[in-house]
Amino acid sequence: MATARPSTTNSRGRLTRDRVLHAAIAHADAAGLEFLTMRTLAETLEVAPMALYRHVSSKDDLIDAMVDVVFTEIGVPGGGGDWKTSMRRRAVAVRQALTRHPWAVGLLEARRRPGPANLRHHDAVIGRLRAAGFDVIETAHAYSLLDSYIYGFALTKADLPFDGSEQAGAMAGAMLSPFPANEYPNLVEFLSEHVMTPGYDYEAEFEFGLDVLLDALEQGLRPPDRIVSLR
Amino acid sequence: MATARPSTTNSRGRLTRDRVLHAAIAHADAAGLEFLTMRTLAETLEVAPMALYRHVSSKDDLIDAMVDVVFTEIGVPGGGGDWKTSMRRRAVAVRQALTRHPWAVGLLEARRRPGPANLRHHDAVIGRLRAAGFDVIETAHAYSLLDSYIYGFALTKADLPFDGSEQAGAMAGAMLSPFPANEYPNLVEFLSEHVMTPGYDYEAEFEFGLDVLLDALEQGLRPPDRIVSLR
DNA sequence: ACCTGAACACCGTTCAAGT
DNA sequence: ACCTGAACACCGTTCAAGT
Repeated sequence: MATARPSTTNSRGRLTRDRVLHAAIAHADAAGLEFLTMRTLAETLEVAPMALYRHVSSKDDLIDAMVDVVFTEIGVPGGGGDWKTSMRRRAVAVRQALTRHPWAVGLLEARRRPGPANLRHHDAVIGRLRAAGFDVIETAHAYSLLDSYIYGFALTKADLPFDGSEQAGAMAGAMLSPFPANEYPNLVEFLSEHVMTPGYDYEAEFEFGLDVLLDALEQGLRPPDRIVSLR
Repeated sequence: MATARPSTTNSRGRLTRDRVLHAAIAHADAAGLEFLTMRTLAETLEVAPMALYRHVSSKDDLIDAMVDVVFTEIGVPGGGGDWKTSMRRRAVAVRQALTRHPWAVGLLEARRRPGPANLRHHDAVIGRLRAAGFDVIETAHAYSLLDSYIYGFALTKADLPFDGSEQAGAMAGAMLSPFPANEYPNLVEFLSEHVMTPGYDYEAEFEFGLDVLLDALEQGLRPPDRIVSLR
């Protein structure tokens, strides 16, 4: 009682930028970005829509800020270990953040005005590769390859219309039902013999592909890891 | 005069689904998907907005159909040559389609009701890999890896806020200007020594990474190409 | 059969006003 | 200083009507 704000219109005290941001992220996580409107957001915060504009200058600004919160969650790759384990950890961290926040796929790299956490992240990844002996061009190769894979996997995963293999079957059936049977024999075989299999776990594909990439980078680019002392 | 339709309200004769589709794609190509509205589309076709609904049942249905047009453009991988060249050609075809239609990135795999061209494409790619000796699991690995890369590259590329290296410089400057100098030394070095270099061509990165992937698949998975006779 | 116009339930956001 | 309410210029789409 002593610490609670005396009496404001909305239930949880004064509106702050942080409350707006985290309510927006929670809403996008739960309902998807297309259902995040300034009006519904205001409703969940129990304020008038226009109250939000004291803390964000526009919906676009809001989304910019949401994206930077995601980059804050991702953090920067730790300095310990060789570049490969460092890049692997970083890739998994991005993947996990995108699993928590599927709406952020396609937005992390899209914003015209990247926030500080975004820039800090990219700066750290580039720095880590350079410190391991990658020259500028090799860094570009490695970064492009890894990020394309990570974002692309998240994209196809986010778009994948099913979660588990039970739903996969129904979904695949619904997808194919408007078409003549045996029109797409290879697709049907693939879905029935793999995707609809009980043990199927698309998420496991991510780390498989990631290791293929890291191994390929190790072989094709500069082989030896130089000094590893990023403190 | 003889072949022209006598007198309808809009300039180019009767409205057809094809005209709606291609006008929509042209508009999205030129202005971006967020500027494609049923109302502006109707305007360019010189009809009332509601006239469109005779040919598409909703905006979502319109976008579904647009996506399938893109898959029609992509086509199916040709049967000739080994799987590697076949998959390479296919990847480049997808890349080119996404260059022409950047709005389609993130939509190609997203639609709940994939169209016939979409399914035919996937069926053909899976069939090509299976015919080359990939088992179902290896096919899943290869497909996931390649598609993640292709879509991810398109995503980061589409989001890249600059086209050539001249604009890159201005853009990078604008991105970093709100922050203290030397806050992101690695990023600054990377941008100034690589991205802002005259010869810089991010598009070339695509085929570099693609070949890394194809080589890795060749080594890591089933080595020999089996019989190649997909007629 | 094909197209139109008015209307409805939404958006993001501006502006003037409240406390 | 912080929040509200009415209003504006948009959306996609329903419905009844025109020819």
